[in-house]
Amino acid sequence: MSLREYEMVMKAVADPTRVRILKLLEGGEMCVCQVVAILELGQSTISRHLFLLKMAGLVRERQEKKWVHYALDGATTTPYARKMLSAVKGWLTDDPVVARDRKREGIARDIGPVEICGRGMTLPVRRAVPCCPPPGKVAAGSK
Amino acid sequence: MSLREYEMVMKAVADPTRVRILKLLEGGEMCVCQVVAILELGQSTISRHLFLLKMAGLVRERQEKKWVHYALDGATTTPYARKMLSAVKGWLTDDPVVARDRKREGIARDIGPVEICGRGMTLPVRRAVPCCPPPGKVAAGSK
DNA sequence: ATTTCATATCGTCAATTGTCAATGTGAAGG
DNA sequence: CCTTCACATTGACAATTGACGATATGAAAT
Repeated sequence: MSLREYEMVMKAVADPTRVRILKLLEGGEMCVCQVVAILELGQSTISRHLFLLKMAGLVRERQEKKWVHYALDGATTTPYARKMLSAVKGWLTDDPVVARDRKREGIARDIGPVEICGRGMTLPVRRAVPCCPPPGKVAAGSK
Repeated sequence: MSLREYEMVMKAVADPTRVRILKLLEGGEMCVCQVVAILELGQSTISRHLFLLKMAGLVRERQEKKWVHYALDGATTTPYARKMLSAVKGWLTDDPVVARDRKREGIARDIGPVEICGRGMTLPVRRAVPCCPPPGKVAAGSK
């Protein structure tokens, strides 16, 4: 209700990196290493952003084994956080950056935290052509 | 629709001074000198904030004689600006800073831009006791 | 207990931001 | 014309912010 609380929530959602994280979490909870792999930013950077989102009442954390999972806090007690969470949902759906993140999110969810951490918090490259095309014929169009 | 546009609007409304300006303009259009007098910030500071709000599609300006009047842009073409304008309306109503601004807004609207500019963009002080109390009795409690 | 490993925290740096004082601008009035 | 005056713009400065690398923490596995 206070200006200070308002400022905290609005500054949290105004940062492009943080709103990208929120858009990722719309697909369900996600561990830190997955976010790092998708956004391709330093682990400390992501950790800090998640901390600010948590302070603003936008996300919650849950520890499971060695991993910490973050999720949108649907039960937040911060009124502005609740309002902005539902507002941002449905926004930015056609932004190219968010679309790219969503593609990578699919990969990250498919292979899971264990594989991602094993790869040093990176995602396998998605190739334009299938990984191992049948030998003999090269891609058509080569002169 | 783009992340860049989103960022511009959200950063505009996330600043406490700028949201205070928006709350003032909810009471109707207002000239620059009135905003300066109410918020007690430098004229260049207010001018800059109004420029950023205009860039974000949140306010429009209208020149009349020597004065420039700003108002919430109800017909904005920026989707996020429209959404945030209606969202912020009704927010922060019980914040003490916003309440104080609203009091000063009343004074500023009463006396108008001409008087305010004549006073060097300041508001007359609102006294706790009537301006000219009946002589003889000093305020009670003095020893 | 010791090591490992996912995450958090800290220190540093460059970029951005909010503020003010000084100056520029352009319309209205003399 | 020349001034005046409301507002815009610019430059300087301090404070904040977002990024990274390095290091600390703490739970799990050995």
